[in-house]
Amino acid sequence: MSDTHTGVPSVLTAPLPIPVPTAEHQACPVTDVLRRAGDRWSVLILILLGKRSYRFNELHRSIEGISQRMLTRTLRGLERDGFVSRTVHPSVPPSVEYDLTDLGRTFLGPLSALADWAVLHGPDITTAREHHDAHAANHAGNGA
Amino acid sequence: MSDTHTGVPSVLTAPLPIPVPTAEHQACPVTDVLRRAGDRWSVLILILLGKRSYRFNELHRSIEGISQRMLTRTLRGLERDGFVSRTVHPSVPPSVEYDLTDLGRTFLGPLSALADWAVLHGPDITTAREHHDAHAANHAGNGA
DNA sequence: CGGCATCCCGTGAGATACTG
DNA sequence: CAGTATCTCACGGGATGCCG
Repeated sequence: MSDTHTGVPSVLTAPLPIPVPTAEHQACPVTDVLRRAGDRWSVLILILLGKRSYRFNELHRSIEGISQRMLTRTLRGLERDGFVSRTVHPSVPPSVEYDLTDLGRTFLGPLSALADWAVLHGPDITTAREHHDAHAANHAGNGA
Repeated sequence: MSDTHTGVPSVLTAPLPIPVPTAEHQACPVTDVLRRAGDRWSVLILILLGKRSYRFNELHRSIEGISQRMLTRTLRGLERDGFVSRTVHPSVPPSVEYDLTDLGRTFLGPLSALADWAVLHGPDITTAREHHDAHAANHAGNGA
């Protein structure tokens, strides 16, 4: 326990190795990955592919709520960043298989940590939110 | 080591405790938290507040690239969800102090895990990206 | 100092239709 | 089956200006 409360050593708790990307776009890998995880579908897809291989329409049906446009775009993004691999089987009709790469697999670790935290503290957030909203309503609606 | 490669037990590796939010909005706490972490400024602010208390304009200057609009909005969001606390000192001129709550502090743990992963594998992603883009350029630019 | 209101633009993301 | 293309809307997020 040197400079933090949790005792967890990390790039985040270092003096300030992340210079807080002063410029327009971030070249910061952390922000980069965070955005990835933050987008609506990537994580869902990674979770499914973590279990087994999927074909395009199989993913489409499994997620159900995603448009094929977003499925394609998200898969392309994940493929580009090396999280998933795309294998085309030249059959008729064509079939395309998506898998997690090794990189994608290692990503499930830290992702799980965050997911577990979310599940554990989700109620706390909900409570805080209701609490806050209640106060806000008081301050806005009426002082009586 | 039952159903996963990493051996990391998690809600993500369970049979499928997250029913993949079929509906429009997600009530899923995981997605919720992920979005939080994914937005551009929240994490930066949490990191700074993890070190010490900050006043509004102090944060504004420290991040520098953020508009006061977004700073306000992000702080309100974090406050609403119970990550940060806002303390008004009724002085003239007024001063407002922002701190991390206990909840916010515990969040730094899993966040660090993800940040460390990002720093560690950032190069891999960059490489994969360049590799992918190079191929894409070949396939698009010319067939000759 | 610490905000909130307004305007404005770029992108995220869904719906739909068409192709190889 | 596995996509691509277009249209559209909603939201994130920056700039500016005003108020307590």
